[in-house]
Amino acid sequence: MYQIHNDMFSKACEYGIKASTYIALQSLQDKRVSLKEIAEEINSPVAFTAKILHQLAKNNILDSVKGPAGGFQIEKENVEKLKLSHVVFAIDGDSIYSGCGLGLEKCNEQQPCPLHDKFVIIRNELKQMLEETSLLDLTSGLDLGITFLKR
Amino acid sequence: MYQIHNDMFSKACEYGIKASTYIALQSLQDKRVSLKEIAEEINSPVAFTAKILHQLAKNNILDSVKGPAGGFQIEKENVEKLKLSHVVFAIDGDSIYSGCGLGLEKCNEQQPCPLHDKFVIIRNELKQMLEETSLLDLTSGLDLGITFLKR
DNA sequence: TTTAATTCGGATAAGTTTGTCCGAATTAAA
DNA sequence: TTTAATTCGGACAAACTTATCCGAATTAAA
Repeated sequence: MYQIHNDMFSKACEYGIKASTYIALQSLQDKRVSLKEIAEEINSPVAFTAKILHQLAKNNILDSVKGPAGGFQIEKENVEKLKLSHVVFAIDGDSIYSGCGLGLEKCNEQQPCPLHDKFVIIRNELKQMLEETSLLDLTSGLDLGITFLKR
Repeated sequence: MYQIHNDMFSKACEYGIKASTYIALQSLQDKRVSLKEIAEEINSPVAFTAKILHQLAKNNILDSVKGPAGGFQIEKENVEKLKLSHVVFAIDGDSIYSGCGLGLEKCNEQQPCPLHDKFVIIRNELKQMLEETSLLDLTSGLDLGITFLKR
C-alpha cells in the first residue's frame, strides 16, 4: 500500500546521529572535520546534512567554524556527556517523550487509549536507551572496525 | 526544524488499529459496522479510512460486505487470534522487523552500526508486544469506558 | 426490476519530509 | 587586500504520506 515504514528515527535524525558520532570520533583526535568529509563518511546528501549540522550547532551540540580549515568539532570533554537523547531532541524535538501511540490528542493514565500501558513501557525503554547512550559509546567500535557508519 | 516526529506507527497504521479494535468490539456483539460509523467512532477521515479497511479486508483481517446493510466485521473466533502484529503487517509490511536504526543498507551482527545492539533490544520488545497483544485485549476496556478510541 | 446503500478503486490534491541549488557571510591564508 | 574555502540560510524541487473526490460495482430491500 505504502512504502515501507522503517523509521524509529527520521532521516534527519539518522544523519544527525551518524554525523555526530563521526565528528566525535575525529574530535577525540583533535581533528576538525568539514561538511564534505562528514557527508562522505556517513553517506548522506551534502546539502541536507548541512542543515542538520547547522541545527546541531545552534543547539550547542557541535561547534562550527567558518572559513578555510573550518568545519565541525565537539569539545573532547563533551563527547561522553552528550547523549543520543540530546541529538534526537535537537532535531526532532520531544516527540519521543510525548504523544499517544494511536494518535489521540488526549491520552493519559486517566483516559488512555487501549494501547496506552503497553506503549508507555516500550517508549520508556527507548527513552532510557537514548538517555544513557553517549556519543563516546557510539565511537568505541568505529576505530576498531567493529562498527560502521555506512554500507 | 521539522514537525514533531511523533510516530511509532504511521497514520494509516493508527487508523487501522483503531478501526480493527472498534470492529472487533462490535463483532463480539454480532454487529456489522459501516465505514461511516467506524470513521466517526475513531475520528478518522472517511475516504482514507476506506482504503485502509479495504487493505485489511484483502489481507483477511476483516470481512467486508457490499450493499445496503453491508459493512465490516470480524469472525468472533478470530478476535482473540488476531494480533496487532497482523494489522501492522497488513498496512506497513515487515518494516518493524527489519531495517537498521541508523538507516544502513546492510547492518547485521557481523557488520553492525554503532547503535545496532541497543536498537535490536528495543525493537524486539516492540515486536513481542505486537505479537502478544490481540484485538480482544484492546477491546476489553472500551465497553467499560476505561479506554477510548478518540479524544 | 428499480432504487438506494454500501464497499471498491483510481485519479488527484494537500501536507510533510527529504533533498537540491545558489548566493551571502565569514575567515584563514596567500 | 584579495582570494578561496567554508558554513549559513533561504528558496525551491522531489518524494512520500495523508487526504479528498467521484464514479463503478455490488447487493439488500422496496
